[in-house]
Amino acid sequence: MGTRQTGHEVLAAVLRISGGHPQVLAWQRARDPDRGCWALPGGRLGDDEDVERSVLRQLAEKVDLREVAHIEQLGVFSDPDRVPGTRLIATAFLGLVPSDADPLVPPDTAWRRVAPGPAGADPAPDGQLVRTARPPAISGAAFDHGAIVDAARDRLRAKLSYTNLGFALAPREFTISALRDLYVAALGHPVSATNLQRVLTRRALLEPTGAVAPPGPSGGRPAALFRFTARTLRVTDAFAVLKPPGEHGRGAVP
Amino acid sequence: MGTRQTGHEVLAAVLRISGGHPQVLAWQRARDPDRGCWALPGGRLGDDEDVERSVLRQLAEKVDLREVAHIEQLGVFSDPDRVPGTRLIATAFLGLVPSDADPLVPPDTAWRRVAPGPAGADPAPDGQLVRTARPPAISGAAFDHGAIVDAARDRLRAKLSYTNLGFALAPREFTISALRDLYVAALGHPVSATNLQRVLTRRALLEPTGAVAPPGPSGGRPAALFRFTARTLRVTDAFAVLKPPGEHGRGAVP
DNA sequence: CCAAAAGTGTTGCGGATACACCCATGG
DNA sequence: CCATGGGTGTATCCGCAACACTTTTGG
Repeated sequence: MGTRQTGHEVLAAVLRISGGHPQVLAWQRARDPDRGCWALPGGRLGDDEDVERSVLRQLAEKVDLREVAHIEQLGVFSDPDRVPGTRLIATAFLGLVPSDADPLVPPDTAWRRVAPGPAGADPAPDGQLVRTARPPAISGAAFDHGAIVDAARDRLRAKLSYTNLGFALAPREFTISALRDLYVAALGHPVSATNLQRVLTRRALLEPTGAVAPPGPSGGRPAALFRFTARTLRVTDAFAVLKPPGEHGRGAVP
Repeated sequence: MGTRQTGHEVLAAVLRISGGHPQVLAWQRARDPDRGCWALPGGRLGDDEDVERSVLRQLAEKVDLREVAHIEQLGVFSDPDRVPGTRLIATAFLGLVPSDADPLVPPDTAWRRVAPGPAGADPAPDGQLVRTARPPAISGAAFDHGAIVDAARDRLRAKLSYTNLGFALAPREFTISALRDLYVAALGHPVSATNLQRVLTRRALLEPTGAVAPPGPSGGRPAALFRFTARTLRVTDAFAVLKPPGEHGRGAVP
């Protein structure tokens, strides 16, 4: 074994919520194979970097790094024929940028709309082995990049429920209803602003800035502005069941 | 970039609960580097297989494949200096075998005890980026294999709470208290047999076989035997919060 | 004064834990 | 008949969803 030339690349599904829909950053291939299809940003792993550093380096060419609020590994895609020619093993990442970020991107690169998860479908909380058959999150993707976008969307959906990951989708400061819109778009089902505020407040993820946003053109009470208390990933609802004794209501203490 | 020779390997942290403690399958290195340290089973990725097929092939040499009840990707370990010499990128897996499985293993291979997660620590539900500093799950591990075991233990702990993953730890048929002991060892904190049975029964993961186990030497009521209704991974408690409207009590429908 | 949007109070449901109680067996 | 382990019934807690109601603005 092991005579075939093999390389390693990193690929990032960078997601953003904009216009009420999830979007992924992709560039259109100008050359065969898969000419005209949309590909995820990424590239060859360098000799002196691990995959995390590599994906950040490669993204810096497409997106202002300060705008990438969160990034995490999705998994390895390693089908021997996933790309034609030299074998390439890909480590896929999920990246998130806030909804108000609109970085300058190269001319061949654009934000492409991603279908939200079907409301009735079963969510797979991590991208692996068994993947249920359902409409792909994106069409016209190159190679196996569509599957990576599927995994990214599913991971985001799952983590929004039990972590503070919303910080990576929201602007620095926001109103509750703006935040609600982000959750609706990412989850693909209605979310009540009332209950969203309560859940996030109880978990101490949200704090008011004290300022208020001006009302819209048709009037209405001005909305208070909030911010996330932390802007790094934190698990807020570990142990869905089978909590340690005595830890009745509250989640695990960090 | 990319002139350094680079290879790809797969590594498996195969866990089992035995004697009230988690154990991992490892072999003792007879040669430098890291002579005498314990290493996870695995090896080079073949030209015509993806990482999933590869890890199963490599495990077949150590463990009877029929005994591996579940396997899933943990992530990529890619530090340029994670092993000396030729660069090796590793895809790590979590494997689980039932507690009653005791496969014949090569003479240099053994089940080594893994520390259960500290009860008060924060569980990281997936192995990635930020890993909290705490006592390692295993000592004397070769290279970065200790970090892989940490990730495997954490992944198992997290998934036991919101999936049916217990099927991969338990024998075909078992008593509730035997199952409880498995959960206690894997989670590292007390679990009530009463509540464990109720939770798993309500989720329709457990069914009685009709048979009973003979009582122990000191008597007592004979325990009923149960089995898992499914022996493939199923998410039972998706959407910890922010469920779609109308889905009040019940979990997502498959 | 009315419409519109935001935020709070309150109710009710349902899962989960905790604990008391009953059951079945060996000695 | 007593000790031991297994299983069930029941009270309570608490998070969350649903919805009514109050607050604050613009016209």
